Amino acid sequence: MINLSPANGGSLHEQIEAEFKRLIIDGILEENAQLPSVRELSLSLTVNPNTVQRAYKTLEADGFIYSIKGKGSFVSRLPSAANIRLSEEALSRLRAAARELAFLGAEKAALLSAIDEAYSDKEGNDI
Amino acid sequence: MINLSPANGGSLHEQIEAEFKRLIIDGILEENAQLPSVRELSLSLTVNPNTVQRAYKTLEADGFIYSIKGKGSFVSRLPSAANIRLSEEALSRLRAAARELAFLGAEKAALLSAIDEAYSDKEGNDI
Amino acid sequence: MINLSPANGGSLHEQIEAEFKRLIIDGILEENAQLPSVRELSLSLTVNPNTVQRAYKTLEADGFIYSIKGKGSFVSRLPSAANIRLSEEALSRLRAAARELAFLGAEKAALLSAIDEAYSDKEGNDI
Amino acid sequence: MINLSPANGGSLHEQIEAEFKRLIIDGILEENAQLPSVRELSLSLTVNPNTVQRAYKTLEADGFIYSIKGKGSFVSRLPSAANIRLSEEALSRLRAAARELAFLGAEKAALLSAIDEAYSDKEGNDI
DNA sequence: GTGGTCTAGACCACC
DNA sequence: GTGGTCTAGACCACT
Repeated sequence: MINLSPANGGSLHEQIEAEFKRLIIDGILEENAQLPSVRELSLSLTVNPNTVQRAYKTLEADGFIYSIKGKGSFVSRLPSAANIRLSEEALSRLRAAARELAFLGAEKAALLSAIDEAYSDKEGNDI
Repeated sequence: MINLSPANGGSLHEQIEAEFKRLIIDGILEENAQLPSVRELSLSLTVNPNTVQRAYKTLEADGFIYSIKGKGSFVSRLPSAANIRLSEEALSRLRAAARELAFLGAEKAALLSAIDEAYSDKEGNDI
Repeated sequence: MINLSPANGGSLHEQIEAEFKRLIIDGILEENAQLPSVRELSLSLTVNPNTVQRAYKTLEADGFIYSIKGKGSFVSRLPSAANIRLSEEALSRLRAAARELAFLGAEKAALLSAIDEAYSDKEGNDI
Repeated sequence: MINLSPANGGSLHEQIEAEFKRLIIDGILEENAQLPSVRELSLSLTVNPNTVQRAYKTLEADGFIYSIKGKGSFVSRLPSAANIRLSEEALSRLRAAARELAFLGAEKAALLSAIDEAYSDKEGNDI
């Protein structure tokens, strides 16, 4: 379900976090779905349990999952109102990337199709 | 001209690099404009000269500036043809931001206008 | 494994970089093989850790190795697709050497056999 | 006759040296032809006279030119017997570049045509 | 213990 | 004075 690779860049906990974000955003993990336990995932990824724990903590802080002691971690109902900050950050990142691409001479169509892609993926999963 | 703050995220040399990238992309620093000397900038930012040097080296490797021993560092002629790695990195960042925004419920029109803005700014600077 | 000598020309970090490039290109260091740690190598070469680190960083930027914090540095899967800059630099070096040899009266056959050799070595390593 | 540009890489005296090597190798400057005087060239390149002087010194040491006090600098008869060392160095550089290109996946034909080019240029100038 | 960042201070090459 | 390299030594993040 999750792939870790040095080529993806970033530390292990960042990659785990990004992978779950992706799975949730793409609708593969639905609302209230249970995530693998820390111990289980750490074994299957051959990674230190602390590393998984840290990723789960960050996902919880960002509102993507919630944890119940003794039961496990689950996908939150999303998008939640708490994500305005995240939206602004993401839009700012998008603007910076767009300006850089414009500067480097990339074709505008490439950016537009990237955005179309992001939104059509979403549509598809919503149905 | 340049502001460093832990809030911006990233290490010092990354922040310096990002700031100059921005100044060059936005056309504030024009072709062949001279950058502050390593020592000068390190003093004004109260940062070690090596930290500034490292940022300049990266900018040079990425084709944004060129350095001449004994003379100084200057803005390159741009766009630096065929910097495929940089373009791919930027496009990948844009895709990630777009998917996140789509998930968080942002309106597609907002993203499209951000891109229009980036490209119309570019036109403006070209004139 | 690695020899530094002022006779080789270039700065220390360039020599370290060139030596590892050679070891990787010649297939002596295979994919995912672990390089000596920064500290270890710096001790055995009686060189500052920063100097080794710089060489490793450049090798990573050029796609020859990848580094994982807390684990070590390893040989990348190769050839690193589409490193156009490196290829152009190498081709330009080859052209310069060929022109100089032509001028100095070297026999063309000698150059051709050098190239045959380079490509037959490659076949050998692929098997 | 000579172009200096930061894009060529290397320090100024190295560029001047490389340019004259090229002019001599390509037969544009023939045997015993007189080079511009140090002062004259330093003015036309808007470069410090010491920089030109240094390039001429290196060219003389490598056997490409000879200087007569009070008269000027002139192209040597070439290739001279003293250039065996240079040939070996050049062949070694060519081998290294070829192996790197083979490793990076460049097509062998590209290298062969680069060599053909170097030798056909020479033929042409000899006629 | 590993890689990554930063400071402090020195020396060199170049102009 | 400018960029480039190197040493020495410290601290942090990650595993």
